[in-house]
Amino acid sequence: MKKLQLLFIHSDYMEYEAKEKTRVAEPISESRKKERVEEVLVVFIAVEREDEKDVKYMVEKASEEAISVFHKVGAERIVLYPYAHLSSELASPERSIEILRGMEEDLLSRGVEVKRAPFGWYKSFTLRCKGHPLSELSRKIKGREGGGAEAEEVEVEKLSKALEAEEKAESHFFFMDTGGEGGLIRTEDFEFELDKRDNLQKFFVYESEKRRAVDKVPPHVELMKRLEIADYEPSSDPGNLRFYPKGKLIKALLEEYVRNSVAEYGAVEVETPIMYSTRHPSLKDYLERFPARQYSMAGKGGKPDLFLRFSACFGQFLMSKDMSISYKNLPLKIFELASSFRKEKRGELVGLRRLRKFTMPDMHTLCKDMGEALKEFKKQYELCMRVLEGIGFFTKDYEVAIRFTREFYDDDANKGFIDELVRIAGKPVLIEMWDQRFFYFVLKFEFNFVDALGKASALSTVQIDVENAERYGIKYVDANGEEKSPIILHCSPSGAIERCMYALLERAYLEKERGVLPMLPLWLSPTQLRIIPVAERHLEYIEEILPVLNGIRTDVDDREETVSKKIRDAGRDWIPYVAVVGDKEVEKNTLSVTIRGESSKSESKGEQRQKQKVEEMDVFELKNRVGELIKSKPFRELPFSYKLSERARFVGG
RNA sequence: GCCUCGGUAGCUUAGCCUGGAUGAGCGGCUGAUUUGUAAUCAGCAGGUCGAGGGUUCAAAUCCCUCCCGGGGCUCCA
Repeated sequence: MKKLQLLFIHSDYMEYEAKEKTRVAEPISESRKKERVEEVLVVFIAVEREDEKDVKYMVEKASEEAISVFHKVGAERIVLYPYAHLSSELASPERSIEILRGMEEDLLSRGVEVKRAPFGWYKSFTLRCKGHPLSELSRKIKGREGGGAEAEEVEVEKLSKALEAEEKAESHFFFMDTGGEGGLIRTEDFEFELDKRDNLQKFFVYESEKRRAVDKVPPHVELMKRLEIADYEPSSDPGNLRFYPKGKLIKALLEEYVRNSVAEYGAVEVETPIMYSTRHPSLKDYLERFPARQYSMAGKGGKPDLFLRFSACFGQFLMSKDMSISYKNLPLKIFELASSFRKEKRGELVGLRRLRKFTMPDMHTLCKDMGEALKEFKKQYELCMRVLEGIGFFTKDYEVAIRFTREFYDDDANKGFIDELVRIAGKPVLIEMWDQRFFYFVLKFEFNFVDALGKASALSTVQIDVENAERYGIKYVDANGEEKSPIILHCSPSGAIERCMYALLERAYLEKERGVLPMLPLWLSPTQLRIIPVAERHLEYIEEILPVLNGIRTDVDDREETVSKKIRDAGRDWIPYVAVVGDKEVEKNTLSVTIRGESSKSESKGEQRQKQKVEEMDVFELKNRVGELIKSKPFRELPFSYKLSERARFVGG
């Protein structure tokens, strides 16, 4: 089978000059010996081994690849540069020249300006690489097995693409289902549920790339502004948002909820610094592996000296290293609600989904050995499910990914463990298996939310870390008095708080598309109950019943507007309970309560109205009903005046 | 970071292609209306047209640079 090695360098310019012939030199005219080409995509090429039948195919594929990179980086011309050093198994010179010439012709015929450096000459060259992230790329083109029939071409092409992707990632995707025996199901053998939107499929597509282009602002971005939750802050670094009172309230409630959940689970809460010295030896190691994403601050002499943490790992590891820990203390769980900073690339930032400053619940668990680590892993897997459920996400709302190294899965004892995780999920799961361990972990899972645009992002995650205890010198003393390195679990039970908010908003949008009235979970709704007086004279009655509703975020629309207008505004604010008070209610000592969660929306061209579920009840009944639904969740008072007339707007429209 | 699309009043936007005094709706303010389940009526105020530079007699409009946002690529400890 023939292969083609390609190395692309997007350059400001390239100059080359043919100096001396080798044995295999192609004859060339004097004018082709020396060239200078500007704004160029340089394609270094080595053709490997030999298969005469496949020349045409190889030329075509290689040209396609070159064209695709050419357009992607926006180069103006192409230089084809034979570069034998890319391979140790070169094809014959004849075949190589044939392919190079073929590519030259092919590219010319597609209207690209092409120069081909002479084959078989010793050449001098200079080029200046542009140095943007895509300016250096390499590709391998594989020939068809045996150079077979044309009919197979499509199939083969797909396969070679898949192979290529795998080679790059050095990992393999599978699915696993709940049906007992389970085992790994190859992705091509797996049947997605055909009904409804299959998020697992979307998630897999997202993970294995091939995304469709969407030219739409993500729904949650508009919602976060319109609902006065959060907004961009142009005067800060991108990805550092401002949160309005409603957003701050929701965020604070979520934080409190997650904090309570891990405390109940047995974690101790700590607080560690948000910035660290780049000179610390353990941190240095880490940083060198991931240099690009730090917010760093200049120290003496203008050199970066401090960096902002991108997770709570450092602080907690450094703390753990100084502790004295007995095996009796294990598993030891340390938790922090950590403001974290990652200088993500500009183009990766979106609304509340991906930020440069975000709030990460981060729990680390020190375990005495792998057995204990696995036991904890499973418990935390279940903890994560419970926490998400409390926030309002059920298994139908997220997709489970379990990832591990081949080595981990080769151990038969671990196979059953993975099966058990799938069984707990109760639905098919995406599996990724790495050929080697590239990071510090051998096993991790995430719960991924798939949004309205088909993009997936991780909420909860747990990872088993086999590397950092040693790196940071974290030790415990075992029953024999010997010092040992623990295994560390990293767990974020909910994922970033902002990301939970993003997911809640995106989900509400998706629900709306399905004809359901969008809303936030009751305990997170900034206003849980709005009371609307029909006329000013009803305000007195409202003031009388208000104290009963203590413990429920209740506000009163005392503005001089029509009842219709107030109802509409309450709807636009997604308020779960809206109570109207007029003469009738005052007389009967009741409230007419519209319950959003039980009302329905009617789509279509303005003709039909939504069906509102209105119930008449007295204030105690209402109080009990709402109170019952929120009693197990954190509560905060309204973050502004209960009278709408006194409230300032944070955003217009 | 690269490619690409966009930025006009607090918000949503018309005008831009084809250069010739920024127009509207919502919101705000004032007045009238005291209202029964998805927008009451009228009036008023509100704009260095993202910033800077250039072309032109003349720039929101054409060109360049930068900033901010969306999408794609890439990446995600």
